[in-house]
Amino acid sequence: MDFQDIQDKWKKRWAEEKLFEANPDSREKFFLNAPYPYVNGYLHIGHLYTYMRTEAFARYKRLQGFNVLYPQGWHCTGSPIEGAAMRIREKEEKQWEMMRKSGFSDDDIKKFEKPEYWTEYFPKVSRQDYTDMGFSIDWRREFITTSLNPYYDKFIRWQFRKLKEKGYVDIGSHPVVWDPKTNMPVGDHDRTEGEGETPQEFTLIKHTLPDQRKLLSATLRQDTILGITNVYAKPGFEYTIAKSGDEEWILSNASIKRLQQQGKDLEIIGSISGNELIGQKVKVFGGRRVLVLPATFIDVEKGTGIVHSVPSDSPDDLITLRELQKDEAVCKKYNLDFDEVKDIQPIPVLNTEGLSNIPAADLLEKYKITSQQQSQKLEEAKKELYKLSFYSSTFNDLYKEGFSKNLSGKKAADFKDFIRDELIEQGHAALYYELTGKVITRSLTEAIVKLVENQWFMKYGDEDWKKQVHACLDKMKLYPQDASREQFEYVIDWLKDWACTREVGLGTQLPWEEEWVIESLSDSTIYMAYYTFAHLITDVPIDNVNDELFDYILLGKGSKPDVPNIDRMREEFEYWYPFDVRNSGKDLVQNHLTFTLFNHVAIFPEDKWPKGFGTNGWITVDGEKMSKSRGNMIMLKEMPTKFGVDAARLTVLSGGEGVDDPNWNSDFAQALNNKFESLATLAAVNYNKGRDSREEVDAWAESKLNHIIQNCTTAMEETLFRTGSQLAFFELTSAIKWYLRRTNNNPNKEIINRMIESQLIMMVPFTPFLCDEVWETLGKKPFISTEKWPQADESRIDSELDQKEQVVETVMQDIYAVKKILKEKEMTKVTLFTAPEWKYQLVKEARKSGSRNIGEVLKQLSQNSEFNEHTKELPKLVPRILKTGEISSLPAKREREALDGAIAFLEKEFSAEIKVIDAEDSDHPKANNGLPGKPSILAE
RNA sequence: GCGGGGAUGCCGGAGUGGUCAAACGGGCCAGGCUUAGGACCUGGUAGCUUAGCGCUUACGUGGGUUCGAGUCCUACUCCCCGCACCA
Repeated sequence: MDFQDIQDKWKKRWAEEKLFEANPDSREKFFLNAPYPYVNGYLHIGHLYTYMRTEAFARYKRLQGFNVLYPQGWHCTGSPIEGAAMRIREKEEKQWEMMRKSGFSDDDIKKFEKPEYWTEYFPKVSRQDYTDMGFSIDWRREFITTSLNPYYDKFIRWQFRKLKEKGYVDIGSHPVVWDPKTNMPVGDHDRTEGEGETPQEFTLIKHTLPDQRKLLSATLRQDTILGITNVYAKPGFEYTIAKSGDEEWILSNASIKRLQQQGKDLEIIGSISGNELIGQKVKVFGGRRVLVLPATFIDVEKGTGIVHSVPSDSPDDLITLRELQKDEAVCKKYNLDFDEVKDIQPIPVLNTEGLSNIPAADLLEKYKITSQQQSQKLEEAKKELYKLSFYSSTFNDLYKEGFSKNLSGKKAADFKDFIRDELIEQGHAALYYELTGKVITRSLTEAIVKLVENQWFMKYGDEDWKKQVHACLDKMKLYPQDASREQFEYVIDWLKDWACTREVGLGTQLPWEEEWVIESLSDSTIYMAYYTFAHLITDVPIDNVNDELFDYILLGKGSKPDVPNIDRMREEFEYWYPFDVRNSGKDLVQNHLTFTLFNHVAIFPEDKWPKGFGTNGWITVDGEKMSKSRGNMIMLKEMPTKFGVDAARLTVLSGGEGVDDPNWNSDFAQALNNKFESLATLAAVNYNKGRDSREEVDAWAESKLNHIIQNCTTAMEETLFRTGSQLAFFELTSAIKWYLRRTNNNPNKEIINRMIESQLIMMVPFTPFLCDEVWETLGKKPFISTEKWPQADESRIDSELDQKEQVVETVMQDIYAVKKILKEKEMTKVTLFTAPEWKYQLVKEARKSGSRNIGEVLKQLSQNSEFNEHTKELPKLVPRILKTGEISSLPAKREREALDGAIAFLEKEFSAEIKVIDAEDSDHPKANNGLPGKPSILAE
């Protein structure tokens, strides 16, 4: 069997017959899809798993009789392609090296200088990959995103106008990590250093000097603002004075720069030494005047270089203050009144559960901190306190006044934002952002925080919207088996407003402000609807493609536009939508899949809301995490020659199921092709062979087959493809083999045919090429894809038959063991003991009680004098007996008779004497061994 | 840190209170069939031992519930995904 030939042959014939082109008809439809891949490289094994799940499900549903729509598009929206193209233009070594590694010549690479080339090249090769892998996609509906596709572009514009009309798009400002060189936001993947670092929002608090200039401190804990007892400045450090409006601010030069980058209008007008500030009194929020004290611990690279001190709720502040209050020399050095410093007392502001009203003091004691040098312990104490306050702290009576609301008794965490906003409004504070750590971009510049003004948002934080999304999720089916429901519920609640526009990148312009481009995740939320008419809309002159058209097709609104295909487009949408399943990796639950729900709920009526999502884990390759650096990425284009398509498909789906990470096992893939061959042989040799009469084992074979079909169907319905393939391939194969062995290769013709046919059909989702080929060899009419999934006849399933068959197998094994004894040990007398009488009695008793509660049964039985001496064995025996039921009557005499021939043969062959007797008839100690159904063997 | 999902033999993985030394595969070992085999068939693959039985340990770690725990409870350790404006 040449798998290469088979692949080519069927690929071609499927295409010729347009087997997977789906059109509306009278059948029930099933629409499934997967996120379009971003086309900045070749598809690899990671894609294969996610898409294979969709593909296998599509094939399964087709066999189930559904009219299946499975389309595929390509994602070009966003900045990675543009960024990569730019790096190629700039001859960046890393980028060129990557392209060379992908197998491009230097001349080829040059073509990738243009972003457009990426969107032509990779969709083309990716489509080839999919086709080679045997994917049953309707390619007429293929498309790319962005303005490069004017039809899709108009669709996205329609989508955004709709969202805006409904009030789901809003404008505001937003901090982002920014590369000042390329003038672009820097996502995690665009960094050479500082992954995971984000902008952190601080509140700048103003403290007024007697001369009205302001000292600015940066804080995360504006909720404790009424507890400020003093302010720290760093001795010897030169602060900068800058003009902000009509105020003069004193802070570090570095922080001024950052504020300017964040759009703050600041003009530097001078400088002032820290020593000059120390000893002055500043007016803090609330009107009190407090001292400026010296602190050498201040890191002037962070914050403003000025720190305000809340010793009640900050262990750092408290320990610093305490040490200073003991250090007369330092106070003298800075001309401070030592008594005044000693008089400073923490001001309680928060009530924290389980702690005193000076929580910082409790923490210092708990961690036994006596000096600011114990920085690690301080860090831990700070963290613990922060956590405690976040969950339980409430404001004390000080907070009755000072704000527009009485905050006394309220949870501090709930009103942090409120306080921040009021302080800013009243001119006591300003916003300030700082990165949580250093970030170096791929262009090797240090990133900054930029405050993007007039940023458009999707209002995913909207509570009413969330409610509707929850309602949508409640009705959805999640594959497999609800595995990700918890996560979805959580994400819906957690999601905040999402910036949906960008300054650069490929995509669609925001219809009402064309200087913005719609961000990539935001434009890919309802495009599954576009598949339903993607192949028809291209006949419409582009000028006639407008909002009225989309209103009509997608919402049935307005009068019918006079354009080609209009009725068909409307019909296709109505027929196919909503989609039934969308499958993706588990990483997209947190954004894309949930966005999809939000957008559908916003735009479509309830009967067009998504019906199902599937999610899966991340593939590992031979037990190792897949990564470029490990070099263990297997590209899709290598699959057909390296492993064979069917082997690759089956392997990737056998690796695991559920949200766990599946594993690609190369050895397994290699071993498969031989197995395929023997499957083909097994089918060809045994199809239409055998007898018409019925025998005892036939009932078993039928039961077994129906049982496998039943289980396999259940698994496939839940996208448990690993289980499904296991049953259809391995388990059914071994059942067929056993059946043939038991019938001496003379099976019932009807049954063996049904076994073979069922196996081939159930294997179609996994190995379509093999199946079509063997199907044809059997003289069947192509294509197997148009056949019907086997139906399990439940009336034929009888688990007792299976148990009996198992006993036959056991007895055969015993015979085998006997043979071995005779042959190797040259013994001549063999006795097979079946289980002793009391065990059978025990079965009867146990079953009589009819209880599934083993404890009860045990108690009853152990009271029975008959079983007293066997009490020790009871716990082991009883559950087994209760579960197996009928096994007490075995080994079946009938089955043993069937093996008499074998015994006779052995006796003759080895001149031996073989006896099968009941254990109770023997005094031999070994006769007591063995459970019902499993005789013990004695050889002499 | 927070949310979700995990941890089982040489390996991938079944198993959700009792037929469990662990399905089904892969790998490896032995035997058979063969000119030969990477093909196929049979058996083996925790430890001790046996012709067969049997016994002793085992399911991330430590406690607990139960006649009985991989399976339930509890604490801890480690791994994967996400934590945002990025595909």
